[in-house]
Amino acid sequence: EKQPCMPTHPQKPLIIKTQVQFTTKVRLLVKLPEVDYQLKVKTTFDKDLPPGRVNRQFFILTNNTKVMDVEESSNGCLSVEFRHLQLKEKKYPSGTKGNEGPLTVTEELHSLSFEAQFCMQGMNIGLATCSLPLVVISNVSQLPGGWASVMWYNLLTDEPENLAFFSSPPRASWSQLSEVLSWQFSTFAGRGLNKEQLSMLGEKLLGELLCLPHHIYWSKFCKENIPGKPFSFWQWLDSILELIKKHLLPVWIDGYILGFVSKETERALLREKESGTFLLRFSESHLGGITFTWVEQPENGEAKFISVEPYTKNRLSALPFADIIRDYKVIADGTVPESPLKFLYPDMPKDEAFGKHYNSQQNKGKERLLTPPQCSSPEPPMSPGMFDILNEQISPFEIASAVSVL
Amino acid sequence: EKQPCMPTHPQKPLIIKTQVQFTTKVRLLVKLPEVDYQLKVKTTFDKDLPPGRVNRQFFILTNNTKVMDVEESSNGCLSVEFRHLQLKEKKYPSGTKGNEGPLTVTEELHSLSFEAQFCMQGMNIGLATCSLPLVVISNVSQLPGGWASVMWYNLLTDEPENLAFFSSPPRASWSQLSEVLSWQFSTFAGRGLNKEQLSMLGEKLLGELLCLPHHIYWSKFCKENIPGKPFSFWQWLDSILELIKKHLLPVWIDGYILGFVSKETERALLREKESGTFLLRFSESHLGGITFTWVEQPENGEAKFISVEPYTKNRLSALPFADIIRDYKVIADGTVPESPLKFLYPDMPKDEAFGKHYNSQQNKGKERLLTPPQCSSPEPPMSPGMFDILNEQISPFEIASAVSVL
DNA sequence: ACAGTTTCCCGTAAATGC
DNA sequence: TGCATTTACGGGAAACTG
Repeated sequence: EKQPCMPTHPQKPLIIKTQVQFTTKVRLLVKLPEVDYQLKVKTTFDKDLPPGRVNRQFFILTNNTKVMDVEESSNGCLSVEFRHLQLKEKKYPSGTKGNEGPLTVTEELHSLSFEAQFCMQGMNIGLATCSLPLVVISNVSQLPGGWASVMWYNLLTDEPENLAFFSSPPRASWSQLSEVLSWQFSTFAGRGLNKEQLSMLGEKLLGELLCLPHHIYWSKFCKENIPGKPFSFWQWLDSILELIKKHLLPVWIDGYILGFVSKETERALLREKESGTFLLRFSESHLGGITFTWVEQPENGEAKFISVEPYTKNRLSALPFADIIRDYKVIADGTVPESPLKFLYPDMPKDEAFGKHYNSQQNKGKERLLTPPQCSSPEPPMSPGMFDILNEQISPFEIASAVSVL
Repeated sequence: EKQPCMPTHPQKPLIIKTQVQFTTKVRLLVKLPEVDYQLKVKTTFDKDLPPGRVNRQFFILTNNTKVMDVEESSNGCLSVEFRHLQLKEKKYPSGTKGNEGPLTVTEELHSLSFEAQFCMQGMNIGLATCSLPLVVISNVSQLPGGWASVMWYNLLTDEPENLAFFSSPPRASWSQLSEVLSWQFSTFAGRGLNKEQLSMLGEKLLGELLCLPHHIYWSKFCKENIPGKPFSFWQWLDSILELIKKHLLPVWIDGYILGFVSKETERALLREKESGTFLLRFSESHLGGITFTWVEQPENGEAKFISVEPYTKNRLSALPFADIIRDYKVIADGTVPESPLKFLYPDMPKDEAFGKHYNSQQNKGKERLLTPPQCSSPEPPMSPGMFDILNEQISPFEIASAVSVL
């Protein structure tokens, strides 16, 4: 099994991919008087569906019944962990499917139910509970959309099981949403977002900051494309998160990537700075790209700002970003090449900022400090209090960590 | 379905991967008198196994019976094409498996049988035939090994079904083998190998060319590692073939990659050449790498030979090879950077050789000639006459193109 | 025709088996 | 324990389907 920290693909609970194994665990919170027989738990997918017909329905391919056992750790209560569960879609003759409005697959919520029955003092007692709403996807390309749904749901409702949530999704206030966004970066990339970065994101979502309080529509966040771009806000932001995770982690953690800066702000920041001052920002026109801009102050005349084409995962997997910064040179015909990058904004000498992340050969020699990708928190990636509801469930079961990828 | 030319993974018939769909087709060569009922063909995997027990045994997961039909093209004979077939291993209690010597999975040969029965003038007539030996793999990483087996088998025997072939595989003469190797390049990369390239490969396989006739052992070709290297001859050669297919196709087709040159020969070739003369060769120490070496002729003193670290698919997928050659510059501190690459051996100006393949921006502008990867032959990749036996089968069936990937 | 969704399957990594 | 082989599944692209 995978170690919980830094999996190849993110630890995003409540999202299940068909045909891929997942795990879930239920714990019995009440202590039963000694029972000398085994307590069988059965888990069923999409058991209780909302009155109207749902678009898709799934079932568990593999064995779905297991006996509860005393948990080793903790205070010896009963629990059971299902492993190697797999989901497959139920096929209905076409036309049977309801078309509940224009819901996308990642807005369609599902649930995993648990049931057990036992007999105590002549009485048949049944226990039942179910998971938080789940999103079912068929390809990782749907993961960002699914995760957006999980975030929105947990941010905006305390209901444990409102599967119709996305029929009329509530708006989020910018103060709520910005906190969650920062938490995404903090959990997945080891460093959250500061006020300036968040304000750039807020402007991107809200246009000019005019009316208060600021409300963000679900569709603005995730479904509609950013005006003039072929992707939505969350698609764009998530692509940056992925880029950081794979290629920029140490530099991001050190806080050397301003990242979220509009072109106007960028110029304002650099205008008065010394020649060769540069900053790093994420591309707004391409998914998952990072670029740098430096300022040149001619003897007399206006400051010039020069940027490079954004680096994407393809180029970064051939050469680490810190090395790119170290080695970047401007080559004009017949001149000695020179790095135009001298000071990381506001005024830190380049090598001081990035020196410890230089990797490959060249000048700096074989130091190879190879900092392993860090993982600041072994907890599931939830915003603070996001999943508190779990602990407030009145059900006799607790669904530990809900559903996670094996 | 895939187009037959340039699939993501090669068109390598007779190799089947478990859990992946494949296709096969049988044709009835004799013309039957009018029959007014349907002729059913059943296909079975691993039906007739050699007397001793085989290591692994597979079966067809999907539907394996189909009715023959009049073929549209050709002279109207009966044929049937099975699609979406899938293989799965039969599980036997452990210990049941025979251990027939140290055969690897890719040396284990299997077969696909076809059967049909019909009744003519009161007589029950059964027809049966089977495919050429097949290799079953479970991961593409076994594809090179499997393909080596297919080549060796078809090169060295005319028996239609000797499943025990690799129990004592015959040796190949160098003249046979070199022809096949050249054909591999010609079929998969659009250009075969010339005499010089082949002779370098021959020396690599045979050591110093001493005794005649030269015989190559199967294990030397494919199983044993090259002395001092962690890979076999064929692993190495195949990794180069893959590199060409993915990243060097146009340059290879133009013949600008000498490629197979020993370091000694390389020096001999470059020694008398003008400063800046360079040639391209494949790495002998790493799998799937290409490098260039140029000569510098100091005012007085010996010729100097300088090579770069081999480029592998990782680096080449970030920047095309032709662009690397165009842009490569030597940067010594405080000097104007200059490309040390002037003339492609023997004396062709660099831009004349590679100009049309330059891709990305820079000097040459937006020409973007984007030559699509060519595919010189739509035929299955067989050496000349390699599969003639197919047409000589005495069986009333013909197995058209044997087994191919869907 | 087309966009949303699923399937296909390579290629890497990890797990498993022997 | 180490090596050979299989399984897992991310990711890109093709196929499917209303």
